[in-house]
Amino acid sequence: MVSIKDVAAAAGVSAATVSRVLNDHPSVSTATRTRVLSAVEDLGYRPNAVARSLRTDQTRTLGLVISDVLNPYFTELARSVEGAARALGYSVIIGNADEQPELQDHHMRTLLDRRVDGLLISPTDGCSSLMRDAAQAGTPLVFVDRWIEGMDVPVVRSDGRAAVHDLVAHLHALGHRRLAIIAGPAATTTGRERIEAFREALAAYGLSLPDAYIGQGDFQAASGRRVTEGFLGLPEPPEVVFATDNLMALGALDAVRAHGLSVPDDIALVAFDDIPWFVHTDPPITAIAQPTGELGRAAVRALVDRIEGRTPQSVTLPARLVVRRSCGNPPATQRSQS
Amino acid sequence: MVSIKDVAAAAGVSAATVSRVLNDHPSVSTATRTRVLSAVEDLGYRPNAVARSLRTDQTRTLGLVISDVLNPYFTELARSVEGAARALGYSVIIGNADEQPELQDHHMRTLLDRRVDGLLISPTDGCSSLMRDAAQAGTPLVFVDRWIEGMDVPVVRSDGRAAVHDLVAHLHALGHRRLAIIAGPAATTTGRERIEAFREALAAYGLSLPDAYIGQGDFQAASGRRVTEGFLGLPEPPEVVFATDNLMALGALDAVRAHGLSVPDDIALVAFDDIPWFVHTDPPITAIAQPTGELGRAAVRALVDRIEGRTPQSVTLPARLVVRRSCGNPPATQRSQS
DNA sequence: AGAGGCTTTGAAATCGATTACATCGATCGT
DNA sequence: ACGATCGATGTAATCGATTTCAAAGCCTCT
Repeated sequence: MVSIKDVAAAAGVSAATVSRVLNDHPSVSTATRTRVLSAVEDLGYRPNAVARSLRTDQTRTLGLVISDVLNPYFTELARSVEGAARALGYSVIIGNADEQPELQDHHMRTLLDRRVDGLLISPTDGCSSLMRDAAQAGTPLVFVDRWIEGMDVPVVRSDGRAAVHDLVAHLHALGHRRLAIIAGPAATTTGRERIEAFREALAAYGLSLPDAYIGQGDFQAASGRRVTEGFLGLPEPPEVVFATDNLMALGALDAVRAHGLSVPDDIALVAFDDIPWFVHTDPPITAIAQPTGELGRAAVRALVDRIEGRTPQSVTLPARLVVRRSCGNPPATQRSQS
Repeated sequence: MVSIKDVAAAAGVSAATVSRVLNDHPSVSTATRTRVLSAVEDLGYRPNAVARSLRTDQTRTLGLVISDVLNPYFTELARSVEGAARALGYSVIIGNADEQPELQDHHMRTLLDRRVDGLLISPTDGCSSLMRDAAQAGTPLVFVDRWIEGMDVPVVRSDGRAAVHDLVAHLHALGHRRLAIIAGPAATTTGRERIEAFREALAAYGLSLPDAYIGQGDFQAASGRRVTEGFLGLPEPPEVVFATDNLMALGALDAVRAHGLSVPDDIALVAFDDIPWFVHTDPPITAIAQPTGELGRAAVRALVDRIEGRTPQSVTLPARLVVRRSCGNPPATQRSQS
């Protein structure tokens, strides 16, 4: 591999001068600059980012730790994060935690060992000591989508409260009264928040949320199936199932199919997180859509602000209800463009 | 940040000894070893991977350059690659090329600058000089899914020929005779291979593939929609559309819907690449499934073999037809477990 | 002409690890 | 008892960049 010394030798200057040329340092004569540049060209020299990082103590790399890449919501988030980071001259290393705290810790450790400049995290659980240590140690951290309460770390997320209210209004208007929820892990903020918002919204319509209608899921498809099967086995099954993420909605759909029932005639289905596929399922699924791309961009902006010494802001963006056909035929005025 | 010197000082030994303990060098006395280890523990020391990489000239990192993360096929591939790499003590940095050669080059350059130990690539186009240079320079390279002909680089892929024959047999048995294809970019090997296999299989049944029934797509949903609209506008539209990847199948489904037609009654649809969502679309979609997970694992195995000085093998695994309902009701014997 | 200032360049230290080589005791074999 | 050997450890070089400091060369001004 050709190093800075080779370039220096080829151009008849010192390594220091080559470095200056490469970093656009002003005090290099035009003559030397062109000589160095052509040596760089000739030798096909590329600076060794490892060596550079060691010296400058910055890697221009961001770590992104998400809970499940196979979840299209996170895939899209990852993509927008990468794009935004690239635009600012940063690379992104993604760590997939698969909803397992140990895996999450593994990735955090690896990323920290690699001295990423900052970390974007969507925590799988409520309390990782590693995360506290990192924050303590001054590592730039930003939470995205989910967060950990009590930590002084900026949070970039979307608030689903209003959309959940809209959702319940929509369901109520369609005549549904027995509404059930497949909740996410209570250890996650999104898990807790969504069920609370749902309960509040139901209360506003004088409806209650009996324990039998609360299923505990883990944001994975299998749990959606299991919980829904439980619902269908009830003496009085719910009229609507609200899956608090898209994978559990998929599982719910499976379960309904397996019972030979149909959506929305026998049971209605709604999901949190909208994804392109929901348009093509049978039937198209009503969902609460987050501004995923904007979330990713805002998160990168906040993290890079923190890294570069500015003061990062927490950001909360609204989610919105996208009405399709999985809860019964909506009145024409409510129909979304989907 | 605490460095090896701090640990050395705390344990009352030299940095060399600390390094030896950390790397399980045999000639360290048990006493010193425990002393060092407890200093490491006390100070919460973690070796700086950047410094280590500079010295040892290895990063224990693999680069994965794929053409589109939003494509569930590649997402799954990426996931299995990461898992397999982790099991062997490697990390993975993913570069998403979004089917753009320039972006692909950007990521290759970044990964090379970071001195990844090897690169797993699914090339977007047929000829990147960067790639040739890298191969020339001795960078361990392995192609996965797609490859570039004429380069002496191991290829890990799945052969769809047999499955495409099965597919045509299936369609023929259902009485379909006018079969159209949405092809992928001719610059990609998978793009070319799939259309060739299709043409051959048709020939085996005495069917031809008229130009009007060949649509040029780019592996993205929008192109699937556009091409399908073209097919539907034909004086004699095809009875079957074969989309050579899952995103174009989605686009095709959109187009069919937009025309107020239904699958499979008005037109049948098949996709290359099976994904979980195909079970839940309306109707469930018949597809050719690649052994994606195994592909990722084999690719990592090949690359790590190459990196660690063993001789890597090219691997070709068979794809298989998964029959669902999007081509009409199959005879009971052919029905898959889906 | 000489002092001072500016531009351009190079020498050398540094980042945090690994590792070849040297060193120092202690043990062993004869 | 003495040289050889071995085990444990330290010293210093090294990886490839960046950056501080010093110095050289050249102007300019008085």
